[in-house]
Amino acid sequence: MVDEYRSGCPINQTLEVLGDRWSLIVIRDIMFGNRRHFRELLQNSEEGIASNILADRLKRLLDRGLLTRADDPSHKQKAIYSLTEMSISLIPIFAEMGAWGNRFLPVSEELSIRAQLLEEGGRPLWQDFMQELRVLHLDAPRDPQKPSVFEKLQAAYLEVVARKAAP
Amino acid sequence: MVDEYRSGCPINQTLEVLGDRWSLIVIRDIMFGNRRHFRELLQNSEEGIASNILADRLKRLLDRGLLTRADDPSHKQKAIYSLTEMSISLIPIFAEMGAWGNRFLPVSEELSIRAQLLEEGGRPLWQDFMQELRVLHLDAPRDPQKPSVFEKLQAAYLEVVARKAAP
DNA sequence: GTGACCGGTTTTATAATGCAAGCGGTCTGG
DNA sequence: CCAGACCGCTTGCATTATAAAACCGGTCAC
Repeated sequence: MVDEYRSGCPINQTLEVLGDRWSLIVIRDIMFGNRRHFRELLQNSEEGIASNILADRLKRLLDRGLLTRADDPSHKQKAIYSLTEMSISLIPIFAEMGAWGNRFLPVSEELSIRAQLLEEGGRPLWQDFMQELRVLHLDAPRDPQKPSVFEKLQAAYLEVVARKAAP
Repeated sequence: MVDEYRSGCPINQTLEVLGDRWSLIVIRDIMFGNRRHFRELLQNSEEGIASNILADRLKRLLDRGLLTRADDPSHKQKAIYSLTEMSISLIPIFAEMGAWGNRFLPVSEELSIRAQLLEEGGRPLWQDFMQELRVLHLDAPRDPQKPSVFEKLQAAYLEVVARKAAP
């Protein structure tokens, strides 16, 4: 492989792969929002990504092995995007970024509750969540005993939303 | 404070502050390379940052509270850049990014040894290093008992460089 | 068959990045 | 006292990335 990076530093290379304003947002929505189709990612986007940017980022992430794309058997025009081991392994980075943002930036309550739970749960919870993502995205066998971390995070989020919507 | 972020999500806000190709590189060089002056950051840059980009990033990081700037008493034109608690708290993110890059990207041995030590040392080592950075950058009182993490990382790096330079 | 939906592309405008040269002041060595 | 290196930037210009909006041909449910 040709060395196409500015340097051999792992921080730098990670930044060259993920260091822009949208790549991690796309992965976050697939990961925590379970959005698997182009339109889902486009229309439910909290930050309002443009369709050409989304198309470009999906292409780049496919190229670099952070996503895979498959045809949806239920609809000839639909594509399903899935995480790979490489992107599932970003969970610790997401967790630490979430914790840092929660501490130093003016985040909103409903969008920070999941980050807070991830921080409190620590590495054991991250491992559970990663295993769950492998089931969802890589067809890994499922352990029926384990309660779903995804559902736990989702429930906590919806609970805050409901509470804030109430008079 | 006016809400100038695309959304209230902590991941998104962290990305809006640090999600470009240079901001974290600058902080990394101050943090792990102990480069405190403009020229040091410019000329020793592994990735070859341009002077206008460096000037712009330093300004942005000052604005956002990730760096402070002070006059160097030894030279009227020199400025000393220092980390803040906000940027020192990025250590876990750096550690996780380093670990991820080490695992999935074609990093070089000499530039990944520090990331490897940080990963192996885990959170206790991160805490020690953060305390050390507070001494260096925030004038926190020093514990003379503790061996220096900074020196340990630096020594490991230089050892790999020396070994690779030998015939 | 029609209207909503599918994953995108095209067009055009603006902003970020990158490179090279330069700037006025300061400090060092002789 | 003066030449030359050094100081933190700035400027000008070319290239590249991002963004908003409109649009596209095919597909699906009713």
